[in-house]
Amino acid sequence: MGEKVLPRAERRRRTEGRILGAARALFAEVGYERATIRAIARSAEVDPALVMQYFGSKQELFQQSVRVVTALEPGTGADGGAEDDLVERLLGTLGVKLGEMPQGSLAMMRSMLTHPEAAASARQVLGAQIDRLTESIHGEDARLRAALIMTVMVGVTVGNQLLELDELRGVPPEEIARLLRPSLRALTGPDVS
Amino acid sequence: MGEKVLPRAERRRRTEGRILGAARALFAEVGYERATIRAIARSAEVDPALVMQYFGSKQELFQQSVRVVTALEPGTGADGGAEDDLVERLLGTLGVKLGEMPQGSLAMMRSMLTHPEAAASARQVLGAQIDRLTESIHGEDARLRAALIMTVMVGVTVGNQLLELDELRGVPPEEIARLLRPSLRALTGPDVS
DNA sequence: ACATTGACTCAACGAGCGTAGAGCGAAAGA
DNA sequence: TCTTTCGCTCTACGCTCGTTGAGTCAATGT
Repeated sequence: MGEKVLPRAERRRRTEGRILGAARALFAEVGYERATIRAIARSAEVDPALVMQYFGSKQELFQQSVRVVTALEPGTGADGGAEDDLVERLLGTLGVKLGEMPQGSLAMMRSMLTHPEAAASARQVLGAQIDRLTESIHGEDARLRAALIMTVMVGVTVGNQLLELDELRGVPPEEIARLLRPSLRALTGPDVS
Repeated sequence: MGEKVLPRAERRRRTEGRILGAARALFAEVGYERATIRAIARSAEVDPALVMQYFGSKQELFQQSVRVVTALEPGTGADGGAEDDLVERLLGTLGVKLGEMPQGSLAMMRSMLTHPEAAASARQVLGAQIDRLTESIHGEDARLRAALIMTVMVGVTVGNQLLELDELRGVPPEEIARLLRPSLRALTGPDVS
């Protein structure tokens, strides 16, 4: 049958990857507390002890699982300039998020209200985003506006991905983006880069 | 000294109230999982078994703790009409919320991403709000707009009360209301009651 | 061929949890 | 005053959790 005999190193890497994948999925689905090492191990078809051996502790496994894609990345380098607008970039990442959000981010957001470590991560990520946004806004209450913009993004993402509100299920991201655009523009202030 | 001897019924009601208060506070602070019956009992200066005796189970205690003030209430009946505008009512409840949000609501929100029961409550409360909002909007995508408005409110509340973002700490509610006003207006659509 | 490494499992621990039942002692009713 | 009620505590059960250390066995290095 297709069962190849793999070299040790390769086999190890795959097992570790399977564990990390299972961890991310479970953390994202039920949060830190309810995601048990035992359940993660079962999902990865591995002994619970192995999880500890590879990742040290549940806490460290969680940190590894929450290596977040930063979102609102500096763009694709020197692109054609079609995505220069700040609001459009925000709406773009939101469109991506609502469709296929990385499980690491979901894991972080799912636990950010109840797990101190996840809360710290969330504050750090959001803080970094706010910093970047503030530079692009440079108005009167630039920093506060930036913070409010991020809270709006968080709210929409929470409603969609985590609470799964009926009213937002199955709504195409561009539809949401369209309705949200004026609101975000109102927050960025009159002039943006 | 001030130590009065209270009648049985009164004494019982007070103890029950103390337990419920401690439960609300702890649930609001650390969420369902991390708030243990033992800790709640300790905070209420009572034996853990008494909590069970009065409330049946941790789950029921949580449900009792989460008797939510509905927020965005139908107004103070036949008032002077000074608060007729929809957006202003939203901003008003938000102003109240950011200052002194009821612990029951906080408890619900804190756990809504990780505790199924809390999630159900949150969906129900938000759904009811969305229903009411939808009536007041009656435009094209009225329901979707209403849902987005609520996600914005949730986002701001989460950022303020639960994540406690530095950028929003100590900012007077009316300041936030002022910056948020145009955004909400953009979501309600051109005409509102 | 033999020794060694290392991926992986087994069995068990101590701790903390929600919860149950018996019991105590003061207030309430006769 | 005697009996009953009942607010409240004590003790302990059973369970699940994260975590550990010893052990197994096939792949590896010589």
